[in-house]
Amino acid sequence: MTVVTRFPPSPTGFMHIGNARTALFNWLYAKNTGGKFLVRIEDTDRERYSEEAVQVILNGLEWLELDYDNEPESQFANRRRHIDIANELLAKGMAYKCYCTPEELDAMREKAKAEGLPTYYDRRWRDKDDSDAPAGVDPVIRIKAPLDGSMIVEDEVQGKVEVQNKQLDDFIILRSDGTPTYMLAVVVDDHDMGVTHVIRGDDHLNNTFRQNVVYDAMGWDKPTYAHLPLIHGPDGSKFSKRHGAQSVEEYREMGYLPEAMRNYLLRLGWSHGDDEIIPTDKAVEWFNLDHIQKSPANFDFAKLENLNAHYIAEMEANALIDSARPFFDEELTNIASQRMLEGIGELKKRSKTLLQFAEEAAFYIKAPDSYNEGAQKNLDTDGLEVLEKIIPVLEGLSDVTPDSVMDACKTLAGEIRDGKLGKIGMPLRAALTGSDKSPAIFEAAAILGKDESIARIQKAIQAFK
RNA sequence: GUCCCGUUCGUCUAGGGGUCUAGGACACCGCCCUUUCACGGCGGCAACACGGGUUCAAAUCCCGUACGGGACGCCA
Repeated sequence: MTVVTRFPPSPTGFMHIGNARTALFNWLYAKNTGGKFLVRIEDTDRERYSEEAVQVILNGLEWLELDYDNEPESQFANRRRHIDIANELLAKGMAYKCYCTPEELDAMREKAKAEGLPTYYDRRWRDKDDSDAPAGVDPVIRIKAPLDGSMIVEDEVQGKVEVQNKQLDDFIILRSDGTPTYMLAVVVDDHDMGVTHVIRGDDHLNNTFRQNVVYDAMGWDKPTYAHLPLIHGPDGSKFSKRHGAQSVEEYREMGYLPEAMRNYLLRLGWSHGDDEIIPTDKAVEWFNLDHIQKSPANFDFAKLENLNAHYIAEMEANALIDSARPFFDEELTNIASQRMLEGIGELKKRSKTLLQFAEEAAFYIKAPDSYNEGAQKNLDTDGLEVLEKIIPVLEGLSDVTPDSVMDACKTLAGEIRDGKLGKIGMPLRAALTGSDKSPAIFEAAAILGKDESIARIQKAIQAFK
């Protein structure tokens, strides 16, 4: 049997990080088993629907590089089929029309609450005849859930879960306006799409029992279920806006790599022994449903950052510079990217995100037009004196390499600063980069070249003398 | 309120009755390296929620308590 998994997002306008992980797990499971990964947009709520919202989700999947094996299906487009099933159930006597008004329902809800009942609907129309129908009321269709006994779900993550049937109500499968509800639509679509494994958030665990009522009524085979615990914020409470970035879009904008994202999300709730760095090919090879944690995981930005730094360091130089392109304030010139390429080793070590990479590399694009506080301190009279003396030293260099620049500066340090290289390096750093923190400065000077370096030194002298 | 699920270092986790004085990773702290900030190397701190069982033996099995989370829509 070929495994078929699916990712069924509702178009809310953004892709939650938790949804991204669910998508990843489904994708991995499909890849691991040589199965298919399908996407279905749960767009039956027409009031909230928008084309852009769908696109956001698809873009999220694309960015995460989770490819799917179908044209994304629209649940709304399948509504005729859902309605047919509802009518079939009605004809078979496994569902019935309920003519309750919203007011009646409210009253039942109040009553049930007061009595501490598990469900509110009292099934008053379950056995009534259609001829009792009040005029002018459009009925909903409710499914007949079992009245007693219990139901067991063998969940791949949660294990055996049993629920008493009296906890279940005769839920609505077709609304009074004739549209199908989610509870019906998922089941019909999953069945029609041949979904074999439903891997989703455990906020759906309770729904599983309701959905199984539909499977049973239709006599369909149920899929294998795996309910993943939810992702919480760093403080252990539900991941919300105040915890920071919630959507994959935001992580992309902060300069995280899709590969790092995948690795992080995978390890959040799943493990493979002591392995931490799990590139995608390994993830596909190793992934299974056996090592999923049952308790919710707290999101940890520091660990994500650490993983991101790792994948940045591993990235091929040209690809890295190209990925960082959107993060530069300035247009990335050829000469600038050439310089970055030369200095890539230093740049990589210093960047946890693409955004940071762009900041670290910015001085390769153009001379500083401002100097930070630390830089200013190094451009005092002592510093300026050093700069004045560096110019002829640089000019005298026939071969400008990191080593030759450093050797020359060492010599200069011996002559005027008791051999303290820092006294030479720091003012140079300030002049070249506008900061007191930067990649190795003698290498940077060599990469910038003799003319550019001297020009920047002169500029700094002008600015501070 | 009813039902369902969970609980190992600050965080993600390893662990399937003895090999656990509980391992790894991130974070944190210290030392080394060093022209800055980083990188790196080495070392350190730090956990089985609590209470009862079962057993020769329990982080591992059972029960209860506490605390967290989830579900109870003509939303998905």
